[in-house]
Amino acid sequence: MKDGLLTDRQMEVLRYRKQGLTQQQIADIIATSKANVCTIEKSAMENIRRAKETLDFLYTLDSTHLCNIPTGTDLFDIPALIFSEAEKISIKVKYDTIALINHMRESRPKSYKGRSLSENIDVYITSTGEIYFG
Amino acid sequence: MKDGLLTDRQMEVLRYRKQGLTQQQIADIIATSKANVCTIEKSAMENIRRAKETLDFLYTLDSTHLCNIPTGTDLFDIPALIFSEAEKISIKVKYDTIALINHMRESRPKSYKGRSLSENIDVYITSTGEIYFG
DNA sequence: CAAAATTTAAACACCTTTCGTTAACTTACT
DNA sequence: AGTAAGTTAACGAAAGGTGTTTAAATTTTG
Repeated sequence: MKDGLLTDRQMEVLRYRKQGLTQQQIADIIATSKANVCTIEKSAMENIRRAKETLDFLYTLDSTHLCNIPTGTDLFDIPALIFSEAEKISIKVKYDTIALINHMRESRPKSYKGRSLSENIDVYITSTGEIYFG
Repeated sequence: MKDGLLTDRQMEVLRYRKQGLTQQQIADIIATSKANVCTIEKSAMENIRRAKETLDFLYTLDSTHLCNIPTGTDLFDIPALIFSEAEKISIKVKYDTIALINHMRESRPKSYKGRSLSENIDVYITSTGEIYFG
């Protein structure tokens, strides 16, 4: 059994960064170049991105694709879209309108600007009415 | 940029498994041996475990180690332990007794048998009183 | 029990990741 | 223009992951 995705080096750098140190300061502490600190930090971020994406896949395994919401859609129009699609396949959504908007805001905080969607989003639903944004 | 941790092969096997197929049936479909399907599935599970562990590390980055709960502790004794430790460092826990037990059950479903902890657990807390089990 | 299903171990070829170096480059700010 | 922070590219060496096979062992199920 092995640990998570991050190497000791990567965790070390992330910890120092969390404390607010610059790459140069960290480089001095761990005795290497700032360029190397940069690449270590970057690959740590890449590993974290992949970990998230991996767990997202598990959600879509349990669920079926419900619909796609195109760029530019008004955030407040999304619940109605989802309710209507879910009704077509006879699944009752677990969230009401407001909870759905909150769920959306929390799970995809970077996917909109103001009230407008800034990227395409796929919506998935489980048989129990749980909603995921892919 | 690459996708998640899972290879195409691994996702393929997981999808078929979700449909209830046996390893032999999958082996026939994807034209390989059942032993290979087994290893692929197993390494997929390992990758998922690592993805989870990686994201858990991010939580502990924000938080400080609160206490350790030893094997054998009664589940119902845990909240009192946590409240008492949190009080020592003047942080108000975000959960009440019942919510804490539920939180524990949900985030570490395999860490206890009946009411007894089956392994050591480290408890982490953030400044806002959020609790994580490491 | 016997058959079917699943797991494990060892070994191999191939490919990717990681850490490290050096040097050049972009920002942002004064 | 000068300084500090961060990023990027090219490259090498060491380490680790993946898909396979084969064969043996174990668990589940009828």
